[in-house]
Amino acid sequence: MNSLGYTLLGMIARKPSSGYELKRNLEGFWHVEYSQIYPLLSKMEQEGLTTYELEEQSGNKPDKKIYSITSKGLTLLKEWLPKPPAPPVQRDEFLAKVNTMWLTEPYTMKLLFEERIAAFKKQVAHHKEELRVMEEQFGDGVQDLSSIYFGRYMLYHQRLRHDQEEIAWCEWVLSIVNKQLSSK
Amino acid sequence: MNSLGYTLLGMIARKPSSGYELKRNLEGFWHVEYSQIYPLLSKMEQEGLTTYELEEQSGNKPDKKIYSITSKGLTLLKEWLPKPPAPPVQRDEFLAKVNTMWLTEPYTMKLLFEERIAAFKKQVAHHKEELRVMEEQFGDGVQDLSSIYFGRYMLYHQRLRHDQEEIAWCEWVLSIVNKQLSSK
DNA sequence: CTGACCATGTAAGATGTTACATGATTTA
DNA sequence: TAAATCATGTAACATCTTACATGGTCAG
Repeated sequence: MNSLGYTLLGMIARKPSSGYELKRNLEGFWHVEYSQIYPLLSKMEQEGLTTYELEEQSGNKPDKKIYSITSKGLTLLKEWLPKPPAPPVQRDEFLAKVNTMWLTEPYTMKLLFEERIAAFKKQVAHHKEELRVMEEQFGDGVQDLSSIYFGRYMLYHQRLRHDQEEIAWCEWVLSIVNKQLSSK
Repeated sequence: MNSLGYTLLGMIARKPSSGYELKRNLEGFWHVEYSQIYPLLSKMEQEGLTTYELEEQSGNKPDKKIYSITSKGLTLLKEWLPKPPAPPVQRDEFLAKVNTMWLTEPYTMKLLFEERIAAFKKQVAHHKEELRVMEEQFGDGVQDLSSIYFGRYMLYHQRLRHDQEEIAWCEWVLSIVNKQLSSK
């Protein structure tokens, strides 16, 4: 089993969900495509880590498969938790462009930075919304160590801080660029 | 060509380098293995984007291949720069564990957070060292938009800020955990 | 009336990791 | 004396992305 498998298993453990839902709830902290989720879910089901119930859909949509964790899955998940996590993977094409920015016009880079800021502002809004939803649903309970949503709550705080930091950095770079352009 | 190819090309454009060197200079912002670098470098060379010169090594080390960019490579690189970058990829197993932390002992999570802090402190030191080296080599010039190292300098500032933010977040979570554990 | 949302999935291809091979020199 | 550094590479495997298929409902 790989990290994604455990990640999905962890979300299923908290709340039985469909593949579609899982992807939505991963948004903001783990990027994944459906074509990766669905085969993995069915593999985990075959290995007895989960079971599913079909939920009929209106219209011609395929039935939802609502996966739940089994005791075997839960055991595996608990074994995984204390193990030292793999180092974070980061690949960000924007940073590669920043690294090479001397080859292009300052104006081109300014545009890229501005688009970056806009994209991160959207993410900040998304994270705030996630936090708001959790606060609304669970009240001050989310901030309780014993809450099953405590981890998720902390996680979105992390995303929020990082994305705000990214915006601040972009604005800092832009201010340097602007200062030097105007003093020429 | 993919993002990694352009990333390598950008570094080669600034300074002719070997695969080994490239990996070292990517550290901190783009994780890659040699087994990915070497085939890609030779592919780019075959496509005429780079050329290389052999540099003899002492001992029984294989000769260094010092790659330089060609005008064809430079043209391609300049076309890539203004295009909207692919969204950043992030997959961080630690975050997946945080998300599932309700399934484990607070003590287990405390350990994971403490190890996380230690790992990020090392990275902070690495970034500061990178920044120091650039400042030493180029003086105030690195902070000049016209410097070919300006982008790299900004990049390491970004890494520094993010890693410091991560440490601050971890400490914040730990403080909440400790508060609730002691008040029980 | 165009695109986003809902919902699952397969197939092909691109990308990334791990294991292996070589082996002297330096650092802890 | 064990491990890290230097230096390039191949092979096998795992993971991830893109393109395709289906098709009704809802919002702008």
